[in-house]
Amino acid sequence: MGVQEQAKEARRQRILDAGVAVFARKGYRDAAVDDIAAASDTSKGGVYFHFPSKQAIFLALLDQMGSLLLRKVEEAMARERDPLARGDAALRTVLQTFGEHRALSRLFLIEAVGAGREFNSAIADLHQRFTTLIRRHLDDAVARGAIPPIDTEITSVAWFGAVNEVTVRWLLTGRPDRLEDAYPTLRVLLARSAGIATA
Amino acid sequence: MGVQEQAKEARRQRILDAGVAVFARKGYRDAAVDDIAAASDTSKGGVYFHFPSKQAIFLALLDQMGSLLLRKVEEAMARERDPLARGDAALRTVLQTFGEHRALSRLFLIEAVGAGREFNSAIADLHQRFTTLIRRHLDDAVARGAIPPIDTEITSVAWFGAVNEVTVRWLLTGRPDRLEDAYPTLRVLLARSAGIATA
Amino acid sequence: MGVQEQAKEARRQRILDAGVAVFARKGYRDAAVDDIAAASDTSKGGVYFHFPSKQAIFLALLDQMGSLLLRKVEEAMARERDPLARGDAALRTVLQTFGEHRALSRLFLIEAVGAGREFNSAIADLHQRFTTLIRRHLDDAVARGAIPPIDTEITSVAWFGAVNEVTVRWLLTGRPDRLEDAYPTLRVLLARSAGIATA
Amino acid sequence: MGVQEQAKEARRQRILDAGVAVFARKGYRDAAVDDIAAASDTSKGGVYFHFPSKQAIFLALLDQMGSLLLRKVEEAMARERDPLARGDAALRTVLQTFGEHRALSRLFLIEAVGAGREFNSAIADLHQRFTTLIRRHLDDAVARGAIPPIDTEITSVAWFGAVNEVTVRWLLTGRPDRLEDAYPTLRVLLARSAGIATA
DNA sequence: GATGAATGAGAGTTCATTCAT
DNA sequence: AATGAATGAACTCTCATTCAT
Repeated sequence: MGVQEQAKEARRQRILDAGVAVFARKGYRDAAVDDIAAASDTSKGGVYFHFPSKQAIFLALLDQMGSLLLRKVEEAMARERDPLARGDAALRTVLQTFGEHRALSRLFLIEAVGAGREFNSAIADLHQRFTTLIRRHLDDAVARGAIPPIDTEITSVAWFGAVNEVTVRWLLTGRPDRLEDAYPTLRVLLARSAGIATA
Repeated sequence: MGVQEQAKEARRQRILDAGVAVFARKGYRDAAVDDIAAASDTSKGGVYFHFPSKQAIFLALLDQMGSLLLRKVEEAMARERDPLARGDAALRTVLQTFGEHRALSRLFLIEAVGAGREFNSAIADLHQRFTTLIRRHLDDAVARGAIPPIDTEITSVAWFGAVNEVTVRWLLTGRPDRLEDAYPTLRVLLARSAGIATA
Repeated sequence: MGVQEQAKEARRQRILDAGVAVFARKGYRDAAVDDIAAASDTSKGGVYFHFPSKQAIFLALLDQMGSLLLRKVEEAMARERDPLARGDAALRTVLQTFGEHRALSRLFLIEAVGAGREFNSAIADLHQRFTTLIRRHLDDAVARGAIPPIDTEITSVAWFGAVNEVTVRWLLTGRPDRLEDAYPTLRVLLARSAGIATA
Repeated sequence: MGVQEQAKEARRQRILDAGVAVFARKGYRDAAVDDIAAASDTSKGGVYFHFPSKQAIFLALLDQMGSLLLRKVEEAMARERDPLARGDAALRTVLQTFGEHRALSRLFLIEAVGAGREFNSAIADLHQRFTTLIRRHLDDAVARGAIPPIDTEITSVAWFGAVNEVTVRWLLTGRPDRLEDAYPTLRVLLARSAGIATA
């Protein structure tokens, strides 16, 4: 990548970063392309040079941020060997990341949902990426005999929903004070639901 | 109530009904007041005679539908005596109701969330009404010794989220075919998470 | 006039009274027929029973109030014999009346002017009624030899304008404190302009 | 100023010019932004790019036109040395300018007044700019002993009103045929009112 | 005569997108 | 590559007027 392309890539990223901030602050619909342009120190034309539409920015954001979070979770899981510990690591990582990045959480869990019909399949994909991760983990645990057989398809969705809602509530009401405070309870809850006896 | 007032009330309700349909189909932002007027066989001015703003229609809808669902659930629970059976009844009612009223589900679980900052507190309220119901039920079960002590605050939110997400997935991807098909798995999942041994 | 017609007339007058207040407060355009209905303790339909349109209310008001003021001025003038004293009486009456009835002044001198093209001829008439009064008085004074010959057409308009503007300024800026405080200066000004030596 | 900025400025001015025409023809309230856009060969969005609101256009117009007229008058006065001649020059300039620019006169003296509460302070300012000019001139004349002491505050307002009303009448009734025909009479009137003996 | 629900034509304003420079 | 002026479709909300009751 030449210095030229690096600069181009840098500006693209600056626009995405501005997007996170602006979309999280104003919501998808109320965010104006002008806002993003201003926040990324570019012009409206500049934004449209790098992205074909406002929608594309949001979609790119969803994709990039989703991948980032997913990678983070996978790395955390890879550091553990025991299935139970892996699940704990995943949960902790998600709560930590969301807890530290309010804007990102908002984008993912609130703004994305109601952004409009056009995003429905993107949201479905995003959610699926996470549920699939959970599901594979559960399948693996079942295969290893760590947990009893279970409908992993529904279970993974329910788990995702549980964490999701706790985070949404934190975003909307500010409770619990620190999102990570929900970790101990959630941990037990999920484990038990999978049939793991917890002390 | 005179025949005049009845007619007035009827039209108001027709507007609300149209609102459910239109908001569910197009989403809050993309729904035009003109659409609602047309769908309720009224004029734009007519809509504004009954509601001060588009936002007010949505809010009224959230409130009315929320109360309706809540009442339905409470009635179903009242028919049972055993805490476990009560929980089952509640879960079944919710899945059935959402399963039978796609538009309503969409409104509640998708459109409402991302409708915009202005609705955040309304959503928080709505979610809270349901989580509070769950929580009271859990508190009761704990008090009766039906389940071991537990953080009912977080648990109720997680339960709500689990059901929520299963429904959202059904709305977005069409799986499972019938929402109620998720009942057996969810039932076991929630029961276990509360520490109830299931066969 | 039967008791029935009296009641009808009374309501009509109540609507006009409300009109003065509402038009003066909000201006012609921003005043809603609903406002007038509310202020006159009637319904919208009631207003339309008595007047064919919003415009008609305003026009009726202009006519009625104009006649009232004109009559007041003529009565005050009739009480004096000397041309100079008559002029003084007229000026004093106008300043007093406007000074005591802010709403009426506003209506006449501000709202009426920019109410819209439709009112142009009505305004022209209104202004003419006053200038004609002044002019006849001036013509009389000239005929009597009380003042030297003069172009009474333009002079009457200028006099009207002078008083008008002093009042408008009072309405817009609150100066002078009491409108009647302008009387001594205006009196001398007008008298001198007509060629009357003042001490 | 680059060619780009020149074009921008040109369009801005074209919008203002269109504003004078449209506001004068239809009045402030009945003038649609679309009308101004069409008259300035722009789009509605174009108008809003240059001005934040319809109100802002009107205000800009009031300011610009007011300054223009004021400058014209001041230049005409500067060409004379004698206080009396200066006053004459000012009066002549005003009558000439208004007489030649019907639209501008209408805007200033009719539409501006009743445009709505929001403009009251702007109108007050506008009127004040002119009365202050007159007043300074009168104060100067008094200081020089050209005219006897006088309440220049009220006098300046009255003078302004006199000229104002003569112009308004010309606009509304078409009399006198040419506005400047009022000059000789007004000249004598104002001079006399200030205590200047005229032949 | 009175009421107030209903109508519907507009109005101002916003903003994603385009494109000449 | 970048800029920002220009476009125009859309939208929410207002309100004079009508008319069934």
